[in-house]
Amino acid sequence: MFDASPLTQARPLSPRDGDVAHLPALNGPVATFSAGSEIYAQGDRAGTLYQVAFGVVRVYRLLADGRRQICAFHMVGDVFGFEAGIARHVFADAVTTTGLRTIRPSSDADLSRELYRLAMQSLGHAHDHLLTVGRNDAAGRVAAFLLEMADRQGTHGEQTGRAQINLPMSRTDIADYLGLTIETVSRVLTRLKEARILRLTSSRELQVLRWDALEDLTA
Amino acid sequence: MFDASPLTQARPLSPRDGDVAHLPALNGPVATFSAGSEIYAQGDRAGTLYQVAFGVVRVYRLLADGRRQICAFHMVGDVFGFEAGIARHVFADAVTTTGLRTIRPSSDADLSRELYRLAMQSLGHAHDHLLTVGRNDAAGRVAAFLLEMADRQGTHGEQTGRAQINLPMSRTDIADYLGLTIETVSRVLTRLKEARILRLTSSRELQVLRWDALEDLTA
DNA sequence: CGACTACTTGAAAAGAGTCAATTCACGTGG
DNA sequence: CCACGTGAATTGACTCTTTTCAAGTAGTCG
Repeated sequence: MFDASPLTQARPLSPRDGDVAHLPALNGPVATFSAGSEIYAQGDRAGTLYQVAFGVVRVYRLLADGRRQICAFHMVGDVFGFEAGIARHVFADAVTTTGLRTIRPSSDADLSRELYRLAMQSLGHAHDHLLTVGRNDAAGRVAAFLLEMADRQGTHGEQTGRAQINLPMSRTDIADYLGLTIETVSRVLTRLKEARILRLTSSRELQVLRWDALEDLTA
Repeated sequence: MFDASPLTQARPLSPRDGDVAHLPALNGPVATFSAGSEIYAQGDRAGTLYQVAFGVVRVYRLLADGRRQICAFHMVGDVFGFEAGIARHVFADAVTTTGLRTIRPSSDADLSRELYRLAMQSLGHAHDHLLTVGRNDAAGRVAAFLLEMADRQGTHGEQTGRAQINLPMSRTDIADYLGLTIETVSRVLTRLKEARILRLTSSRELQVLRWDALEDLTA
């Protein structure tokens, strides 16, 4: 046991828990995907892994009627594309113009260990996200999302001046990530603005005025 | 592409996609856990994996105020305990009296491949479950849960006579798995009974009368 | 038989979704 | 340079689902 209390709430796994700088793919060629273009689809043959060189990727599942659940957004450094079987169970496409390096899992032992660790991080993120979606109300989910984005942009906790968060994705993407509607996401952001917890610089950019208030919402 | 349409809805990964009969742990000693007893806690040192010999295990995360999100139920044959880092991020305990074999990840290449595959199956399940919780209403979630349980008990689709499903876990467990309250779970089951989609044999046992109706609810 | 826990049911309240109407930002063409 | 058109985001009014709170019932174990 590292933790005194079994009730301790763990913060979501920070994406930078995983330093992937030493992955061999870093030297490989970068393929560019324009915003909205498909990287792979459900049903495609699995196997290839990708590392984000720049841009943002969304990984999601679809229901027959078009409802979508985004499982994760992947940003610079992230590795994604892990699958259990021979076929993809999810879709992946570029949110913004995105550069990807491909990784072909080799038999190299160290690399495998590293990839295994990264895959387990994906699992950890999925569990965190499940908690967010399953056990928070709309405000809590949006707050959790903003904290995650801040974490990934390294701006979390910056009390001094620029606590700017950039949202590369649309409200629809955010809603589909959080299991909400775009209207609800929009309303929550407006309420957070009115409560002086956020300042909405533009629709895709905002400042956090009170981190503690955001964290309280995810309680 | 194996699939014609990118909009095809994939059924949740069946747990028996993964035949784990050849895992070496199958010959190891079985440790018994009584109902409700802890297998590991958040913060514990990670590393050990477990395979269920008999019984049921729940893996979950807790919030500070006691809210709980069950990530998965593990049944006979399932392997669980995968973690990204040195410490556990989730709790695991026995739902019923449960027997577990421990697996210590070795350097054995084939075993590692197999474990990697099982870990990725956990990831796949997490994604499926996220879709269920994020994009279905109460009835849809309960239906998805029942279909999952039926799948795991091999009773899915048995039109003939015994389409019996056993629920080893309490309503509270089901609610915490689906992100609902126990009252809502109970009400949905009652409605499904009144709609002659289910027959409630007892509070922990039921028969499915119309599989198609259940599947429609998860649409 | 009585006490405890799990489950069910009901009524009221809160939260999120739906539908519809603007507003806003941005790129195009006159 | 400005008017226009397009798609994204916001806002409002209303509906409906789910939660909450409060009883009540059923099963189980001593």
